[in-house]
Amino acid sequence: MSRIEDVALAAGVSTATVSRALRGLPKVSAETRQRVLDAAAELRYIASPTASSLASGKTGVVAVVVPYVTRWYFAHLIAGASQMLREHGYHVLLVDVGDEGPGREMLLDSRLFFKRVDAALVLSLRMHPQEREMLGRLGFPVVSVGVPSAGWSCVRIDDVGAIRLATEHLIGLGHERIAFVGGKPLPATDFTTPGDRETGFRAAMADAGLPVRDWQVANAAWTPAGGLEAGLSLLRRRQRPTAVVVASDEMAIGVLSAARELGIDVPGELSVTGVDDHEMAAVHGLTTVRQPVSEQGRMATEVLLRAVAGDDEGPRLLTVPTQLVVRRTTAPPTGSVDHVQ
Amino acid sequence: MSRIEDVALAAGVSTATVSRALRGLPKVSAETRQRVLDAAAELRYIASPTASSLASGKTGVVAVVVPYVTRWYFAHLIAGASQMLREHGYHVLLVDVGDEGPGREMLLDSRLFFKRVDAALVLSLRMHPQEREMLGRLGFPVVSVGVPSAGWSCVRIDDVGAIRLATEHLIGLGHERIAFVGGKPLPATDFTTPGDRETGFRAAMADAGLPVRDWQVANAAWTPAGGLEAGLSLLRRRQRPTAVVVASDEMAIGVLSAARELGIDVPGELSVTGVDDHEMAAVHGLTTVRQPVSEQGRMATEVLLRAVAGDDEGPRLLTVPTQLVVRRTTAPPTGSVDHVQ
DNA sequence: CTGAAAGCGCTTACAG
DNA sequence: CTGAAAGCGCTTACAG
Repeated sequence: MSRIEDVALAAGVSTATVSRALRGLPKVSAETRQRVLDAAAELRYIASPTASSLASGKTGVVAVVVPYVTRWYFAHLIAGASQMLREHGYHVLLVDVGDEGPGREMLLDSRLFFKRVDAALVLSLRMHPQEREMLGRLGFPVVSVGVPSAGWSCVRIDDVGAIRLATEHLIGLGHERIAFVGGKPLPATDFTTPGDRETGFRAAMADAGLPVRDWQVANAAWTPAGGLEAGLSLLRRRQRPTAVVVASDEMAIGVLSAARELGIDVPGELSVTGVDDHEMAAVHGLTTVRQPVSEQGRMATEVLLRAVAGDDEGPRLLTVPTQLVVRRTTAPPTGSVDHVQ
Repeated sequence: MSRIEDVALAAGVSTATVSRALRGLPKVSAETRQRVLDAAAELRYIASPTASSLASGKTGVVAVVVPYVTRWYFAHLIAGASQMLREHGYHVLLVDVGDEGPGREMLLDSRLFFKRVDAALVLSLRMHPQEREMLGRLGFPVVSVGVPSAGWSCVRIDDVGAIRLATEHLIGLGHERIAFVGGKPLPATDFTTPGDRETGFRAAMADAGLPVRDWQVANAAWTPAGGLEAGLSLLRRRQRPTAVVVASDEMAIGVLSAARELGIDVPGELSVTGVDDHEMAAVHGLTTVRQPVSEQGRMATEVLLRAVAGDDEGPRLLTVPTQLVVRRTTAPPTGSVDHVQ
């Protein structure tokens, strides 16, 4: 391949001028710039990114750090972020730390990042305090999604409010014996979401003056199978709930399967809600609370790129709105009188 | 941060020796190596990757090129590949080309790769001939998954055989009026899979002497919603099929929803099969043909890394086996006599 | 507006 | 086994 010197020779200028002309820097005459552009095109010149990084200290790469890539939420965050990064000419270094269980060691090593990226996006990842400190010491901008972290901007939804929306919808329909299926968090992910969603449920119930007994709150693995299991045990009770608020669509679909397995009609005998608006939700007619996920990835990237550009606005906490999507898994409880709000 | 010279000074050796010692090269005395290691640890030295790449020509980065990151198949391929790459000390440059529609322009630009990666993994991506040629000219190893491409190794399943497994299972149960829901391929992805799966269906039917009329083969968007739509129109026919072979689990779940919506009992009145063994399949009791996806990502990575290491074994075509998983959506057709194979 | 030259921080023949 | 020195291919003050 041709080097910058070949282009300089061909255009009859110095390598410094080639460098300036090609990067669109000012203070190059239009005529010279054109000569350089022509020569570069002719020679199919591409600047060596490792050489320019070494010289400039900029890499044009952003790290996207995730605990999982296969889960719906993370895949959509990655998609949103990588799309936006690409539009801005950045490359994506995918750091898939994987799930090493609760007693995991330091997964983030500074040599994953050192002089390799200009910034990092941390997607709903639980970090050790040392990992956080290590990332901070690296000296580049960091923005997180899902988990606020001191000193960094964060984009997320209001988890408490999202579940409130679903719970209030059911209360509005006249339900009183409402159960909640929440999650044990996945290892290595944000641990505030499951707790916040339970909090939202309890708060909405309390506001409506409805009691919440222990049996009404179930914990499941954050998967369809987890929802199925929790659903079965909840729905096999003698006095089963008339509605179940589930903390994610994937778990909610598990609860729907449990109802089907037990011959319980939805929404005739049972109402179910989820959170996310997963593509499977529509097909199941699931009433849910939609959160814009790839959008959150894009927003976090925008904030990050502004920080990279030096427009530092200080750490910000951006909460994106969620929205109740009523479909066919919710209805007034059986035998209920029309309920006027 | 400290540079290699600082380490050299501290250890009382030359930078060349530091470089050799730290990379575990031979011809360094044990004693010298230890002195260097100690000094490097003391100074928390990390070699600048851009500097070593410039000097050595190796980047330690592998490009993972995908058309989508949010779809099940791709997310699992990425997970398998990134995990294996990480284990081998490689970094992952995620190139998410996105869906630009059928008339898409060149999405792969050589400046995405030039001097930036040591190799590339191309995951089930339809490429323009020029893109293929461009990748070839870059001169590093390439391995693909899903779509064989002249000159490169490829890892995939036998799509024809996978659908045969499902179809023969249904034929073995006594079904004769079997429909097939296949896919319009997603833009920018492998276009052989949908066709191959239809071929497998037709071949199994032909082998059993069963006719396939036009109405028995439906094309749908490769999504749950697509399966729902195709399922509705298929199951609303006066003479509806007793079984449906669906080309993917996500579409099959859509077909199950269609049956539920029309009040058709599965498997009493209708059998349904999928392909993949998506995590949603188990929860729906879906009989399916399992393909190991992250495994394919890992295998492709292994082949790629051997090529990077110079152990070139020439282009190979690796076909990984699939497996029928019988669950609760398949049964003999209504009114059928016990069928002896 | 343009160029000469130093410098980014490593690796790698080459010589000993 | 070890070192001096060239070289990887750019960018960036600095000078003009």
